[in-house]
Amino acid sequence: MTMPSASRRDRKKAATRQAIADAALELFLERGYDQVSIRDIADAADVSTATVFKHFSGKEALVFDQDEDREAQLIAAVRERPSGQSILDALRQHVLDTWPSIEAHPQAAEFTNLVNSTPVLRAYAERMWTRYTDSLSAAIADELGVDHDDLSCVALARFVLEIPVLARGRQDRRAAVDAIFGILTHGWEPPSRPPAQ
Amino acid sequence: MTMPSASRRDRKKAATRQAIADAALELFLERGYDQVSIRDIADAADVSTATVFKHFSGKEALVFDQDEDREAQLIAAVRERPSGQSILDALRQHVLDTWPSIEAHPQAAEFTNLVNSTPVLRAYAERMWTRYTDSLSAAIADELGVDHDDLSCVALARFVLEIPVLARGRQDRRAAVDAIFGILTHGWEPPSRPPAQ
DNA sequence: TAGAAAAGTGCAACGACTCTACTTAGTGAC
DNA sequence: GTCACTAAGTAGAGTCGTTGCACTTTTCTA
Repeated sequence: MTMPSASRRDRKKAATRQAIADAALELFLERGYDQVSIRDIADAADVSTATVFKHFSGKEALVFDQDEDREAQLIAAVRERPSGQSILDALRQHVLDTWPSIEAHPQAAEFTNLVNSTPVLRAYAERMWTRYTDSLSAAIADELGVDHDDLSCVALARFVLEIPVLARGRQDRRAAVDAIFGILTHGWEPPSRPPAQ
Repeated sequence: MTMPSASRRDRKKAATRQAIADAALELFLERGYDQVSIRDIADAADVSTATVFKHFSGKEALVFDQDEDREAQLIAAVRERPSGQSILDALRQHVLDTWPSIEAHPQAAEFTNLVNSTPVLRAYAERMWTRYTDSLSAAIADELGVDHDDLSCVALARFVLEIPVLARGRQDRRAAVDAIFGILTHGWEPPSRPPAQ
């Protein structure tokens, strides 16, 4: 999975990072996020606290270790879509193809629970996505040949990036994603009233 | 504006809170958010640091002092809309009537600049709104007689609450709000290409 | 193999925030 | 009035995240 890095130095660096991330996740799942200090993690990984911050930007980042290059994939989905496909369809397809599988790995339940039960982690997770608003909207605007901060592109990007948050916790995530894209495609309409019981 | 509180105790309490908020805002505008410590604020307001935290939940909350009962207004706009008016129209009208005026008071420019130039404040401001997602979507769902966590209601609530963030910094906020409601009403469509220059 | 570069260490420090025990002051009943 | 109750405020110590600094160790490179 992880490619054997070129130099020994890089390998050791990656190993250290991994040791920290592993120790952190284990302790978080065991005791809860707020009950684990950076010192605990550093001790468990047998490094100094300064080293922890050399590898991770902050305590929250220790939890979301593997979430990288999602941004690049997102942009690529827009830029390299099959000719003739609309941007909205390209985004829908990318979301359906990519995002649900993320939660399909082991420990997913515990992990999701950890995030959802820790306010600061929920907040961080939400911001992770919306942080890409600018680059996604720029890509969309580029494809359409309009200005980079075109409001309608920014709004679309933002709304699409809210989807993971909105679809989280739904029994049928696929249907949820479809429903939200339905709003973005055709506009919002009042949901049909369920039969009174 | 502020009603004369019942008891002397309550009046003094409110005065202390106000003194802290005033001192904080003045110092923030003067030096910048990160260059002012809680101790500075406490000293300026002539209280102890512990007192600051008795009145405000954290440093960011010192900046957004007056943002209360916005939630209540929002819910009311949905619940008490004129009969025959759609929920989307009610929300649009409420947003247009209420939100732009907020930035029309003195110091608005400096204040906006303070928030926009301080990442942690930007983040806090964004979360302030989306925090109301649950209550707004519950109100919408109630009006429609569907389940409280109906996905389409949650999504609409969330998207509407993103509007202040999206419209911030636009030259014509009114037009921006209208454009975004257009997306929510009729669906997203590629913006028209501006004439090549 | 010397010496640059990078990873890691230990420690001190700062600021946000909390806790505890204490003082002060307004409140309401007698 | 005064007495007991309660809430506001204080001082100070302590925790924790985070940063900076001077230093050692390891790895890369010429």
